[in-house]
Amino acid sequence: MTDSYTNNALRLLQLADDFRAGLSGEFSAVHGISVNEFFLLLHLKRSGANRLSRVELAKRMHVSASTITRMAAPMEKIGLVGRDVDQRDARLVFVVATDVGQEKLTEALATFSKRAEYLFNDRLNDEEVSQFASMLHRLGAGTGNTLA
Amino acid sequence: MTDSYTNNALRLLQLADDFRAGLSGEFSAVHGISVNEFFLLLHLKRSGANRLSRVELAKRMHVSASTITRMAAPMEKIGLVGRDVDQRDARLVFVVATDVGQEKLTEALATFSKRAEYLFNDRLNDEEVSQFASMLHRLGAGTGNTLA
DNA sequence: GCAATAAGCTTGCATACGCCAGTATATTGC
DNA sequence: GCAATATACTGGCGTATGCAAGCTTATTGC
Repeated sequence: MTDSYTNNALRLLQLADDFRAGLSGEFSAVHGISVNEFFLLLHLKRSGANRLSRVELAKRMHVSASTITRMAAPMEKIGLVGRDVDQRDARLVFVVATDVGQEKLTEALATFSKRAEYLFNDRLNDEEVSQFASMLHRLGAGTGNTLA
Repeated sequence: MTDSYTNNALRLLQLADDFRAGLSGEFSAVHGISVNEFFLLLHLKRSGANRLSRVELAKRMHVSASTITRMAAPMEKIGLVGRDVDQRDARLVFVVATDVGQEKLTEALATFSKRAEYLFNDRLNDEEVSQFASMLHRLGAGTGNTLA
């Protein structure tokens, strides 16, 4: 039945929207950052060296390079990230997570996990959670996921 | 393991973003509408009478009422939707799908379904698709889904 | 070496959205 | 009935974002 696919896709989009909306409210109220700022910090952490060039960050976050430029500016101002120019290639400007930024990410990640737990716990049993992870993994194959 | 929840939530958000991004490109190129305009038309169709008041539409789409006002204006201009004032309550202004709008929705829905099929087919078998639907259904319980 | 091309970044402009104030209409309390 | 309150909608303002143009720095072809 083709409609199963369609309905699954519709539910997927709605579920993600709802989760993101809840997250957005709590992040801005409790941590003073936006969901996208959280993802920026998370991408930095998952990069290994806690730093990424702006274009690389843009690709991983599925936003334009100008958005990274504009997101980084206020985050630099409040000390969450720093700026680091490559010695070999002067065109590259890295966004680097500061200690404050890493601490902020840790706090925000706790909020994220709490909400994730609230979402899955009591709705899916352990085996289903594992199956769900497997399915999401396969569905996301080829999209270059660098976060999970 | 708490991280399973967290990873599932991260993958969920990324997958939805990717799907929406692909949809956005094809919708604007092929059908000349945005993803949100598609959802607006879909909500009208799923309402039963092909019409909804602006605040009801805002609630279902998780956007503000002013966004509906601003989305509806250009859609009226190109004939996708009409405007209908309630006789009992002059405050209510319904957004009504025109024939052209319904036809546009049908075309866009075909694109949506094609992409949904492309996403799920070959990645999940029939039983998994059904399990996935069941899980999404439970995960979305209580969020007032009016689409799928 | 130097011209041509490419890549990374930034900025101006246009669009989309939320919040909040303002307006119009309904409902409620008395 | 009328004042007070509530609801539906709209518009101004600020913010976030993409696109395209421009600037700077690398690389490539010769």
